[in-house]
Amino acid sequence: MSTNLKQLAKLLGLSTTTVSRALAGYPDVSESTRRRVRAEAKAHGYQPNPVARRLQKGRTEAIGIILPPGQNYFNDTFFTELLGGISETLAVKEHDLVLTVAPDVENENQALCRMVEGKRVDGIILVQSRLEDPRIQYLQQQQFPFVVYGRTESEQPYAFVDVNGTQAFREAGEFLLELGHRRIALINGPEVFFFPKCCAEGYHQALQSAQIDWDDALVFSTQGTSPDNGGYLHTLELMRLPDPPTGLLCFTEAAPGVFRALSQLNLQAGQDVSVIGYDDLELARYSTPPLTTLRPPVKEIGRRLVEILLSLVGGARPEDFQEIREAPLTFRQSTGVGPHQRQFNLSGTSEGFQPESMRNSFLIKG
Amino acid sequence: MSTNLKQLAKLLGLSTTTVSRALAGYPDVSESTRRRVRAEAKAHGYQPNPVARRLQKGRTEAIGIILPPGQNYFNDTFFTELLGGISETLAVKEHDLVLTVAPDVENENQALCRMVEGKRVDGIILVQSRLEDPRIQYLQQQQFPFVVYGRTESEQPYAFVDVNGTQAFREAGEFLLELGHRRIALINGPEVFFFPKCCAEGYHQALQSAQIDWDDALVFSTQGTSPDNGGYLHTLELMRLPDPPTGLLCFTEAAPGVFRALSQLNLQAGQDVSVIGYDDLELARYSTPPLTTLRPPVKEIGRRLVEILLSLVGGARPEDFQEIREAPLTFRQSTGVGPHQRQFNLSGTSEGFQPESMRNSFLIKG
DNA sequence: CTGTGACCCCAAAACGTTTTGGACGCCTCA
DNA sequence: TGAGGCGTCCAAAACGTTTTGGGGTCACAG
Repeated sequence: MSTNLKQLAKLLGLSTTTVSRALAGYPDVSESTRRRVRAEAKAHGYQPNPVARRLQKGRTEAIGIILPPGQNYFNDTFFTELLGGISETLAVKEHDLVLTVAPDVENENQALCRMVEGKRVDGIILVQSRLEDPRIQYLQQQQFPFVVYGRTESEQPYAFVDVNGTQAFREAGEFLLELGHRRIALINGPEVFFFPKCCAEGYHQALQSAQIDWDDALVFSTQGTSPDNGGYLHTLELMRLPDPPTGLLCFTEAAPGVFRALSQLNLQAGQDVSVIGYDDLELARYSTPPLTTLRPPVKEIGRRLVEILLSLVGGARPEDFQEIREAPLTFRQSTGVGPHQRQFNLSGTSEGFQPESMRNSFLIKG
Repeated sequence: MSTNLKQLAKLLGLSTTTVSRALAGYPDVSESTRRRVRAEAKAHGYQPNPVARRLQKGRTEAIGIILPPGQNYFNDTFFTELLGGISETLAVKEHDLVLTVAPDVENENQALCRMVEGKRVDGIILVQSRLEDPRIQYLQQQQFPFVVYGRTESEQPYAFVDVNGTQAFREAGEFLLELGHRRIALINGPEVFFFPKCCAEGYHQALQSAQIDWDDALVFSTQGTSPDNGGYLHTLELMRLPDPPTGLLCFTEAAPGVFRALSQLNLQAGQDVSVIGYDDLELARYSTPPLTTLRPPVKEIGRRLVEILLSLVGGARPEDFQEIREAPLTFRQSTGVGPHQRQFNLSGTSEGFQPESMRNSFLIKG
């Protein structure tokens, strides 16, 4: 239909070689003819056929991503944010993103096979890593380039970008402690995944730093129900305790349920109970009250995943790309002073109290 | 790396032509050699290189989908559900799904151009249609195959699959009326999109059938904030009215906010106020109380979008594919009898009351 | 006058498949 | 015996690009 290289060459009275090399910027074509070629190409809206280029180059110029089936611990904006970072970066590099949804957990390797053994992509981005992840073993054994968003328990030398969940939840916990909270609960994500495990670890570290013992009654995991409903039910349960928590760390997506439970009990988030969430980007900013959250740089991570993966496709070694990002606290109105607060150096902005120890954190306007 | 056609042919002592045609099932190769070829191919795990095939066939064997940037009215499970339907069907047809996230509203056509004029896909699936949609005009003018999930106001002959939002919200409204509710509010989606407009229309029709006038005080749209927070704030506002609603129709994702507001006011969803939502698949099933919802057959729609698009790529006429699906009511516990209920023929299952008029609807267990 | 680069350009091969347009042998029927 | 048909197979072209491996021209130094 539209012009191809041969036609363009004929129109210009040049060989296809020269036209191709002119457009690709090789130095062995004179500046004047290059200009001429560029002009003609633009005039005819010429774009090289990507399929032909791929065949010649022996690359698909595409990378794959496989979405876990059914319910996942992504929320809407988190997910579009990640895909956005990936997509934007790929566009710059003139690559495509091929997406597949795994039909179910048993057959998720089937989707992987199709991409890998069907030679449909040059590399793969894996998300939602589990403690032991068979997908990683498979890709390593196939020697297929891949990068993981998240880590696993086995310390194999594969490339990954992950959020420092341990530090994030430790900081969040310490923040609550500094605010004067002593009874702090955790509503965690499903612990088949690696990330929630880190979060629990960070929570534990924070408690230890204040010589508070781990109390099983204060720790829940949203499993078997939706995060929202898990947040709701566990909060109700927590508040019925003889010695209920005054601080609450909760995982992705659980926050609305937590807020609902608190409302029902006539408790004010930010007053009676301090709540800190994890990501929930849009949700957090617009909730009532706006939610203090740990905010991983999701879009940036998406960008980085692509960069790493393309390096791997180019032959780089996976062990050189193991990166960990911080998820700083963003202070909003769902956190406030607790019963054990001693120092009264509250700076008192509408964005809440910010202890000095929070170096990694920054303030976001409503 | 892995075997290609030429090697396989040499191994078999046959020409590449014959091997290719044997595997493709042409009748001009004997059954015995076909078996031999199949066996050898399987033994070596031969899979034709898709890029080479695409070049020869002149098709990319891929279709594109462009996600609207930033916040959208999809929720997580809705979205994975749709992509799941699309992805599964494409896998069967040996095609790929190329996904792009539009960077922002201004440049969303840029992503479209890249796919269309860059010849990266054979056809495109459009989602989140607006009242007037420039993307549709562009694709029509480019004569590029596409199918839309949703409709627009301009009645051009393009292919689409949409949910009958008018009928759905009319049925939901009539259901509330039959339950004895007279003050019924609507918390609608943003009306730049076409679908919420249909929903408002259906809501209106239901009211008319009971000779109830449209009351502006009872109609809101979640715009400028998150659906969740919109649901929350508007519900608070509604319940402060001198004559507050006892029934509430709400759009995708607003339900958790609605529930939160009700909790805060010590009102029980399903008792004091009846709430009906739209889709919110996982959320609805697991919420407390479980939410009565209108459930569009999302996965099925994804499947159908692919089938239609591939037909169009094959040369079919767009005007032959304009399909509308029903979103039947699924009865759960967030709806109950209202103040004007007269007949007491409640069947009284735990899934709530189901009027006889609801033909399109069905019951889902917990 | 010849050799040596520098500069600009090109024909042909290659990527791995499918499709085109036969070729060959065998059988059947006139 | 020759024509035609059928069943099997294949060589070569094609898809549209990039890469390989030069080739020609001109200026300048030896």
